[in-house]
Amino acid sequence: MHWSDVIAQRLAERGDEHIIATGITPSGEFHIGHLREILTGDMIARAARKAGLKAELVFVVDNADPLRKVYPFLDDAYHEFIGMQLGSIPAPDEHGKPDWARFEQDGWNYGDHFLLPFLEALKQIGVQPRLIPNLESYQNGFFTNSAKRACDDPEAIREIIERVSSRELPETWFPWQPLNSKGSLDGISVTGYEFPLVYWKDEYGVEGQSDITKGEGKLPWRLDWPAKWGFNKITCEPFGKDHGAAGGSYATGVEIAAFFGHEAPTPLVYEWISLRGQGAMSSSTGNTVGPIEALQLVPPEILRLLIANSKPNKAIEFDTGMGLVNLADEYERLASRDFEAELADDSLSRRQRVQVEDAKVALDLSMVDPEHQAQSTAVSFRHLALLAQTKPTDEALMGSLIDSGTIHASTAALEDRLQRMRSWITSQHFPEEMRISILSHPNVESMNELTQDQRNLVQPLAATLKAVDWTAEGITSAFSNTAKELETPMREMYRTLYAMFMGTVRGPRLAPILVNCERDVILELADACAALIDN
RNA sequence: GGGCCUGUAGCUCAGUCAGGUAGAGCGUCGGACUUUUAAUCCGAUGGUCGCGGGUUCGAACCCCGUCAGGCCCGCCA
Repeated sequence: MHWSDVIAQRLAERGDEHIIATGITPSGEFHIGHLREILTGDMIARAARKAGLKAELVFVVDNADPLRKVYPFLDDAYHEFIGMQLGSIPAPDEHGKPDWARFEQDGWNYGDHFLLPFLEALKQIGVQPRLIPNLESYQNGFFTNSAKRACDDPEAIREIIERVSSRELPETWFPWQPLNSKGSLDGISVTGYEFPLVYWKDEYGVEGQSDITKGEGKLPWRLDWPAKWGFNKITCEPFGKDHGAAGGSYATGVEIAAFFGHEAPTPLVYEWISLRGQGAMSSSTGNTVGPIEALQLVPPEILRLLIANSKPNKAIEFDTGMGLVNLADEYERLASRDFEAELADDSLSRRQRVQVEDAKVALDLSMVDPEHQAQSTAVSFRHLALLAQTKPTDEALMGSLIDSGTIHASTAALEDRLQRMRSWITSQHFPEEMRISILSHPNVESMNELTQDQRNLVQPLAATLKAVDWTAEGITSAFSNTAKELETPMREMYRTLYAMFMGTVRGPRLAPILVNCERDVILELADACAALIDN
């Protein structure tokens, strides 16, 4: 059974209506790693609906969390905002400086700044969750009940956290973090409490009070999380392995939620995504690939497949090079399979059957629109990558595909893919081994590897090339006529051509590529190769 | 110190929950298509299932131990 269906089954045992939560702190650029959180949630919701349950996906925006430090992409001016809540400080402008104008005019804040592009990407990917901005939840008093219970009995909370996480809390610990005289959550000590007010003194010696019903502060993370499970009625939540470890915030959350008077959501712990060869993704170090950036390279279905096809507890190494090619081709293969026919085969073993079923579910989950059936574009990514490099215009490329009988007519899906392919090819992510490059100087090593028969082709070919029209047909005729004259098989001719022009043993069809190159440059290269043979 | 995850073919991983003769894709090699879109099609190659014990008629799978890698027990998806 597919992992999403396993969770759906668990949810079915729990009840008929579900709210599946995801939550992210908008402290910096969103990246592919965050996509796993939200896509995992989305796929659980779809699986639950498939199982006949009512399911809604929500996205808790943790904009009540404080700015922890001045990240590399921020101006030093952000020093004054450390400890302040992301939803109440100005967003950085293009230079990383606080954009006061927009903040004061229309309340454009730090959290919004990073959230919006992510939501845009999510839309393209087919995920449109209900947003729950956490800061507003505090300000609207939704946290009041839980905050009151915690503040009324801090020792009970302390006991749970210390026992479950086996860490000691400082004497001064209090289950509410008030905002200080400068609006920061840092460097403050609680001096007293009488509902709804928490009394405090900050590091500047200023004293004040914080009303827990109005969001003049927040619950520490380990309480904040279980509290919002309650008033948001969360029944299921996928979260990263960092929260899932024994003694982690989910473990304490389960008991704290019970203390608050509600049940913890059904958990699903997922592994992190790292960038191939560069370790974990992190917004703060800038080691990221953003969802928008990824969408410029591949269609959304393929990003969805990455998540759908990996079990949550499996670490994913995101590879924007060959890994992406393989992933995309995997998608094409899946899309062209006939699962109904495969499943109708009675001779399948239990394992084989499971494999086919899971592949089908993974493909279904990859659809941006859950109502749509996957359709194969009939052209593999690998193949398209070649064509896109050899055909300068889309018309030429489609024409060539139609001529070869690969497709009957151009489709929107294919054109969309081609557009992304072209942007991928020009990006830094495109793998070198896929890049077609014509040599500028002869590759001596390759030339030396040629057999005598092959070497004999070089000079006649260089001469013939000069005489033909510089068209694909003309160049092709130069190849075949030269081979015919010397009574050499075409196979040998191609081997020679690739050595001369690309320094390789094999390659893509050469004539269409050469015709797009400068005639004189190619002739010069051919002559240089011929000169090499001479010596 | 305590805990979690991972370890299966050259590579990426299924298969472990319900024990029953080791799977897929990619790669590699060979063949076909006889002017090749590194295309497509066909075939072959390939694994002491990290290691050692135990349970069992039977273990990649269950149990115990052990090694290696990653991670968590402030914050982080």
